[in-house]
Amino acid sequence: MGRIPCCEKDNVKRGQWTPEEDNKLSSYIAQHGTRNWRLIPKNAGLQRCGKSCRLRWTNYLRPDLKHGEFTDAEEQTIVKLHSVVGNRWSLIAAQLPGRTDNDVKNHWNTKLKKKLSGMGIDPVTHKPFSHLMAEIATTLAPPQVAHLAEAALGCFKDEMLHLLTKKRVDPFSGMPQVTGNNGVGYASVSGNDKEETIEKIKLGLSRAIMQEGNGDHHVVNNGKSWALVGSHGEASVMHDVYDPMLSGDHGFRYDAPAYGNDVGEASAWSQSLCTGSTCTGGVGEQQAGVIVEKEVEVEMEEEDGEEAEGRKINGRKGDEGGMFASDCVLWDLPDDLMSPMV
DNA sequence: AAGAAGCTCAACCGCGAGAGA
DNA sequence: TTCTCTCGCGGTTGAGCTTCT
Repeated sequence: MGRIPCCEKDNVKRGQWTPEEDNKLSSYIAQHGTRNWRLIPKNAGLQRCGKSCRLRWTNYLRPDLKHGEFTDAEEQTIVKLHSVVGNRWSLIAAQLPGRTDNDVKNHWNTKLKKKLSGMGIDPVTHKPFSHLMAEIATTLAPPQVAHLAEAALGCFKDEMLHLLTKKRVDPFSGMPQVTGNNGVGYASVSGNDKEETIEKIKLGLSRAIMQEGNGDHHVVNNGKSWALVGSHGEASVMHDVYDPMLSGDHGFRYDAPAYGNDVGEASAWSQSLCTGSTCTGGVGEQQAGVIVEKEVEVEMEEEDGEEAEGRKINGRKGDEGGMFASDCVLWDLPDDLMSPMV
């Protein structure tokens, strides 16, 4: 015996809700509450499935919902929680008053995922792409590493090209192109430039893999030395990342949840402009966005003091960190949610 | 100016958990 | 203990809108 449908499909209206339907549902719920969703459409005079009514109410009609843009703080919360609990949207939404799981999920899928990818961070694991590559590369013989880079390029090329060609920045200088009318033009990447871009991506990826695979955690970015903190992705922190396309007028900064920065801390998600060469310069040299300044190491050392003590209290001292914020003390989450998951 | 491509978000679908008979 | 039913969740879809070519 199969599962019975939640309602008869025949007399049930589907698709967009009309204002009249919204009114009927809202006024019925205002009077009777949301006790039995199966009965609500019948009693409210709606030709809708109960499930559809519930969805409309919870995602749109509820009076306590926010409908505007997500704020930086909300985005930051989403990213941090996502790194801990994964795609458990209802859990994440519960931390954001007025937001629904659907809102959060849509925002993640349409905006945040791309932002993180654009910063060279894998939105699934919250690790820099090059760390992932490096982890794989450590299991390979050197000749295979080059093939890995090639394969990785196959995966990321389209997205990278997309970002580069649509970012409205010159992919190589990192500066917005100035045109006559509005001051900011669009980088047009010709066929040759595209090929050149691909070559740079290849080169950069190969270098990143080689260097990390060799345990060399310093990379050179346009003459500036960057330090990768740790070797297991525990510090997938980007500092001074600015991308005018991805973040609008704001610097978009990714602070790894593993650090447990307070939400209100000024550093996180705050405006942090940087020079073009540092941020959006040649992708090859940028190591696919893996940019962690040495100051991070200092922060980590300092953190060993008071804050580390705080972690001990939470019984999380000694966790290896990894990609998940096992030592994050920000969120009052149940223990089962704090365990690493992919 | 028009068609194509990309993007957003409301809505749908199927499944699993949990309550209650 | 088993079965039925409801609810809630996460993944997916597609209409409508915007941007690009």
